[in-house]
Amino acid sequence: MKRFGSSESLGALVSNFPSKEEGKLAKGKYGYSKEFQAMLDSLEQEDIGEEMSGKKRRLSSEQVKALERSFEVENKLEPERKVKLAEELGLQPRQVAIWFQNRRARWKTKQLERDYSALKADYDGLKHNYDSLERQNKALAEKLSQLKAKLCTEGAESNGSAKEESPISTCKSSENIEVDLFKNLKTKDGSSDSDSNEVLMKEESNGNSSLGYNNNNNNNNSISSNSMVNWFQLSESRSVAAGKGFQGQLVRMEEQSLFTTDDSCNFFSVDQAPSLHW
DNA sequence: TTGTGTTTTATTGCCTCC
DNA sequence: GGAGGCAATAAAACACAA
Repeated sequence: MKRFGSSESLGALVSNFPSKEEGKLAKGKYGYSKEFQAMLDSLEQEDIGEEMSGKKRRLSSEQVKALERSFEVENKLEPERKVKLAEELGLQPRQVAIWFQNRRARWKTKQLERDYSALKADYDGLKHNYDSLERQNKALAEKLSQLKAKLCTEGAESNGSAKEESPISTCKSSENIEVDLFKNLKTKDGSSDSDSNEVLMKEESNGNSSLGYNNNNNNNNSISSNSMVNWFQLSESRSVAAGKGFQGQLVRMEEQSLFTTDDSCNFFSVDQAPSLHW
């Protein structure tokens, strides 16, 4: 344990210089006149050697400057350097050590503040980007739902007006859009279109063909009399099936665009080719 | 002038290293 | 076990608004 007796503390007090700041005071700390306060201070200085005043004295600006310079060179204090500095500045080695100790603590605090500021700046930048992407995401989702609704109404209209034109023909046209979507995704990924169609056909033949829905793009006349509601349900289930086939791309899209899971599912359930470039 | 917040000097207790 | 470092804290010195 390092402990310091009263003699060392007393020596530290004796060795202190009156600071510049002290000299600046127009009036003393007790409200006396300048001259009287100076006299009290000088008496206090003299009395230090006789009794423990218990008062702290700040280092002079010159002492602080010298200590700062030394700290700049090396923030740790070797015993030889400590003694040398103490002799040069008229301080006790213990005072020099304490000053370095406190200075290191202040430096550490400042460093933490700097680190915090840097991290906060990083966070703010990332958050800004995230918010921007989220806004884009919402706008696109809204646009897609509008297009979806539009397709539905268009299909209903064609069902009522033109009997020759089967409802499924409208479905097919929207299906083509959907296929374009998959093509685009596949092309973006570098694989062939036939692959996407293969997956698509497989999924559809497993699940949806039993419902009488033929997904062959070239032979789109085989469906008999499904209502538009059924068509829409089929379209939805087909999209889910297609979503399975493109799960890898879905994950990549999520990674790139910060899509939520729901948004991503919505994305694959609409009949429009993607035009997204994040 | 005074109350209050901040800075600086110093102490204490604990820990690690040799 | 002593020396030295660090965190927490006390207390004096200082700054400043009301």
